[in-house]
Amino acid sequence: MSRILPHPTREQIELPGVMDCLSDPIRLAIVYNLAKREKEVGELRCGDFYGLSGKSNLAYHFAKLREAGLMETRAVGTARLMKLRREDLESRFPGLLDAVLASAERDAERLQLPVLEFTEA
Amino acid sequence: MSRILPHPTREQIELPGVMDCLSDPIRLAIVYNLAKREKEVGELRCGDFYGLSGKSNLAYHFAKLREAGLMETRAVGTARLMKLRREDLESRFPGLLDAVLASAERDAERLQLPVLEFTEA
DNA sequence: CAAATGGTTCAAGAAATATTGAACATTGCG
DNA sequence: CGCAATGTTCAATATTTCTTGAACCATTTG
Repeated sequence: MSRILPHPTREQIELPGVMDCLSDPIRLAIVYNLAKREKEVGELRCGDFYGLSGKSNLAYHFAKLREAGLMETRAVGTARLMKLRREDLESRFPGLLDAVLASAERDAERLQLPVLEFTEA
Repeated sequence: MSRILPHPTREQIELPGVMDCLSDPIRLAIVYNLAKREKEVGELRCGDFYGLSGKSNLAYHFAKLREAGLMETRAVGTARLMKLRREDLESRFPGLLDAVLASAERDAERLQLPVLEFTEA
């Protein structure tokens, strides 16, 4: 399971791909939770998101997020640790992620954005 | 042709709908051009966008943009004049539209964002 | 080595979106 | 009124995206 997971370089990150990722409720919830726990834990594992959907469906969304350049995934043992590519996103699209996250936070209830519980690493 | 075109109120504008609109190349091009000519002409007509796609396809995208709250459409004679709902968007999602437009401008070539020619009102 | 853990991949089906062309509606004009 | 101009709507199709479950793979653990 340690096949190389393809990540775009910073320069390869495209606006439409990012916007598309953030327009899907499940992916927005993933990014939202990733951002929310960013300072504390930094990275999260796939299993932390099982509240959102089934395993294989999540794998699909993770791949989209990774391929669009929103997050970075690294394999550690049997797990995968994921984190937001904040700096890359900020560099390519200044202010965009923050604006989206702030709006998401404000509308969290309305958007039914779940705040997940995370296992301690 | 003057049936009432439904517009959401400011409060009804939802983040996913807006993001989804901006993730489509045609709709992004529409918004981009709308923003670009905003100061000069303010409003644009459907026909100004015929370079992007066919009439009926554009009508479909216009409806999406309108229903998502990105633009306002008013009927004037046989034409429709459209403009960005800048203030409403800024109020609901501060900084979002500007961040998207700035990134789109920077990547205009790469995204092949066409700058259309507009008929004088 | 065998089994458990944590995820990915694949194929299939469901559902949502986008695109097209033809028909229709409204307004403006001679 | 009759016709042109400007868009919309509808139905059909094409395309894309999402979702699910089963099979699979790699890593750790006993």
